[in-house]
Amino acid sequence: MELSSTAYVVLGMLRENARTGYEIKQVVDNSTRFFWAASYGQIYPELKELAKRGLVRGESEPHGARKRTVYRLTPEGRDELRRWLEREPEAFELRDEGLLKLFFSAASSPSAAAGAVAAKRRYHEDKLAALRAIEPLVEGSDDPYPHMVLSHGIELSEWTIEWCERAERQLARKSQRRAA
Amino acid sequence: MELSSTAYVVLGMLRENARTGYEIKQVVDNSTRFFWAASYGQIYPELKELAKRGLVRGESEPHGARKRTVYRLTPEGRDELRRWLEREPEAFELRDEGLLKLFFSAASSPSAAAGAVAAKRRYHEDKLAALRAIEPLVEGSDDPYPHMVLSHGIELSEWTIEWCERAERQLARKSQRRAA
DNA sequence: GCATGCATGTAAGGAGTTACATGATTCA
DNA sequence: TGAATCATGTAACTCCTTACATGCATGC
Repeated sequence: MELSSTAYVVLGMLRENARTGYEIKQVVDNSTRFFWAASYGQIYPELKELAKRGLVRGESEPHGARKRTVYRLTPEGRDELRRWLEREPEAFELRDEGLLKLFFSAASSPSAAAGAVAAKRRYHEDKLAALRAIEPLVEGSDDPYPHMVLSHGIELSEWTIEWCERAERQLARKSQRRAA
Repeated sequence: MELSSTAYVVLGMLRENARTGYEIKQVVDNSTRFFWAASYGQIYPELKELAKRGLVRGESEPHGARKRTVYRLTPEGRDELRRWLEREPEAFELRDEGLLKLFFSAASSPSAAAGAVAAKRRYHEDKLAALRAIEPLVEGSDDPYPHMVLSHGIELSEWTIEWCERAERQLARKSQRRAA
């Protein structure tokens, strides 16, 4: 039986520190969510499944009367993570409703095309701000890889915003020519 | 009841020409699949659902003894498509297993990090070639939007390949420093 | 005659989101 | 004392992919 990519997100988040399911979700939301999200509805069942397979081990560490289970990698879990890291990545998926709307824009008006591009630009401006807010959290870490990935996200957002600006200018020229 | 984004892909693909489900799938595979894929398992049931709602109309146009149903937009379907085009796009999702592996690379070896980036570069090189092969199909069309979207895909692939090359050089320097 | 392409569908299952439910702790 | 945060979980649902099944048409 194979593990899902989300199982590896969970294993990966335990590579350095032991964490609760709740903490895993927090870390995901401040890091991988931009290219690989995960919800509680995945994380908690996945932790149980990984424990059943012996890839993680959970220990009860309550805070007062509040129940709390901290998970850590077993040696088998660490091996499984390592083997996955050495395999070729496969999944790459993109779903971009803004591009879809731009693609079909001829069925509406030029302003719909411009609106789709402007909304895409705003979306990536917000994303860029969110990514920049994260940067202090990873700078100067021993582990250089999260920062490399964050830089990818930042530069990609910047590129995308520039593309949208170019596209907006192009659409404006087009409607000028039509008006002339 | 709301329509799914995939329903709008189907409506959009009928904006100019009447098509069979099979043809819709071909067109999707040569255009939107790079940012919005669709399978037969979605397209055929979706066409029936849209027909039930009166947004498309199917007519039997057999080729010889081979059954064949050609769908076209109804006026209501065209309105629905138009209203959707004028709403703000919402969905933007990315799932990139290569970035996930790079992110966790510290749990393996520097060569795993380099391998993840190299695989990502190769993936986008292939994608770029596929997109360039499509370009002749949309150039010189009356409708400028598909070509704008295709250019986005091409330029994004080019940018991504360059990012991977930069990252590969950076990783190589890093391992040189370690060796020294 | 056979391979490829045209054409239509369904069934099963995986993956993921959202909403809901519950309750303790901490801090203002 | 009340809001925010910590913490764990499930149920229902949507969306989508994959595999399978069927059969005609066309061109080599």
